[in-house]
Amino acid sequence: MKNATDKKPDLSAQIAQAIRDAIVEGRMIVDERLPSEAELAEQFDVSRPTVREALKRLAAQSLIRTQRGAFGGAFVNRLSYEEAYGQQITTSTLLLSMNAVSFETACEARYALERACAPLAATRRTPDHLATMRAEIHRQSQPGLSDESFCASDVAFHRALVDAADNPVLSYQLAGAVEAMQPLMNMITFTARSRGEIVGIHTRIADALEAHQAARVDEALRALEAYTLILGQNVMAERARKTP
Amino acid sequence: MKNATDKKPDLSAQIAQAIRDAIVEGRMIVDERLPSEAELAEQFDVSRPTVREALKRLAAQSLIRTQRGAFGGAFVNRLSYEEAYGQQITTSTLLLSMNAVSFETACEARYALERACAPLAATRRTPDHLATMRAEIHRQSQPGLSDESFCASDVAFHRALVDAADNPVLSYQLAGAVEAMQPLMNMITFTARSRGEIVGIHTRIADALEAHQAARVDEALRALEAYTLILGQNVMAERARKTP
DNA sequence: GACCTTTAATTGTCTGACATTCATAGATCA
DNA sequence: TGATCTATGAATGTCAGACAATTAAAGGTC
Repeated sequence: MKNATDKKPDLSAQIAQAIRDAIVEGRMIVDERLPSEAELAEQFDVSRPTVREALKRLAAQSLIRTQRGAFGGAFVNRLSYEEAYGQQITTSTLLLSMNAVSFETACEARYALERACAPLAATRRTPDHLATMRAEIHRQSQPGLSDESFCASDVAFHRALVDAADNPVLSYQLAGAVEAMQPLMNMITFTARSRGEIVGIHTRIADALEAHQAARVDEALRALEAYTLILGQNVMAERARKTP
Repeated sequence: MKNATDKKPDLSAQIAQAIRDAIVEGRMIVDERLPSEAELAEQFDVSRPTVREALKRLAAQSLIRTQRGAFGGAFVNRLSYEEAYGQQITTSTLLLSMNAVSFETACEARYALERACAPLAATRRTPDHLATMRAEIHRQSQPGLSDESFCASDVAFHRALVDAADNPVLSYQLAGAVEAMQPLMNMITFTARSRGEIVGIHTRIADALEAHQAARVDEALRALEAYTLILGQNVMAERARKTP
């Protein structure tokens, strides 16, 4: 009889897990070179293609990087914030698109997290952050802008807000929440009127940050959440009407 | 001359990216079967091992699952919250351990995010959540508990707090932040006195949630952050003293 | 001393084969 | 008929061996 403990994952998965454990538990340190594929094959008593499949699994998680040529090989990779962002964003985006997460739920999560940054951002924002935000606000006011570009600019604005909190861990966590919303936001058709409304709130946020007034930032974010929610619900209602 | 646009990633990486795009952009839907490895090899004009390496990359990100036997193959996987948690946690943990993130930064991020859940949790907490939290508080009060078990219980308590916000997207995002802190927390030796202090604050949090008082939850979380920070700094100071 | 060439190690890729798994279809038997 | 057993074939999993491409370092040439 087969029970749950009988599970026999692929050899390549087992080997990947063994190496992953070694890395996570600190038995292999950053930039340390793994044995060559041939050596690993011998150690684990499998063929080279199997080892390679294991290494590709790890490479997909940015746990290792490989280098060809003499003195090349696979090295434990220092997971950079950039790489982590990327992973975070694809995972979050797929999670949202595949699990029928409602617009309301995603919106609520995103703005709750963003408000968590507000007090820190109000304290630590630099002129640089403010300049970025003002520039994005200006772009958002251009009349000829496509909906897609408007959304992209919106994301850039909010990333600047998050980055203003000057906490890389927060930025990393928030990247997923903000970017994953984009596909949902892209479904919205922004009228001139709604764009004006959003630009207005963005300006309030930038002003409040400039004045170091955390409470006003919080307030503006709540207004933006409420307004975004209405826009999203209109889209959903429209959709439901078309495909009953 | 080679410039940045000349980059030629591995064939397996290219193929993985092509399939990943198809999934992310919705051209392949959940549970849809990919062509067989032999067919993919023909389509992309590469050998089967190369295709397999690409598929393993995708499997490592939980984007596909494979099934052996007749009518088996690779299928687009519905990314579950469980799988996403797992990825999130390993990535966050590695990010923190590999990038010399200070205790202060990690702590600040974690509690900022957790406070973001507080208002929602205060509104939506169920008796179930409260029961879990009380149970963990009780466990934390046991005298014989090891530091590791105390930490594990601490994590369980905070997960219950996060889950009480009843927003799966928030839970997912927070899982990384809370769990990734554990290796850092594990370095702390909890004295009977500090445990008592923490249990006290946990009790305040549970009480405030029970009374639906968001402001008091927020306040208790701030107290907990301040206290955790002190404990962490003591550890760091001790360490610095030992290895000057 | 600067530049070129060889060399060896290592990853990337291909070919072909065999092992293993498993749903279905067909064969067997009560 | 109906149930059970047994091929069958399609697919993934694994292996072995080979060659191509890349690259750092050693050695040779001017």
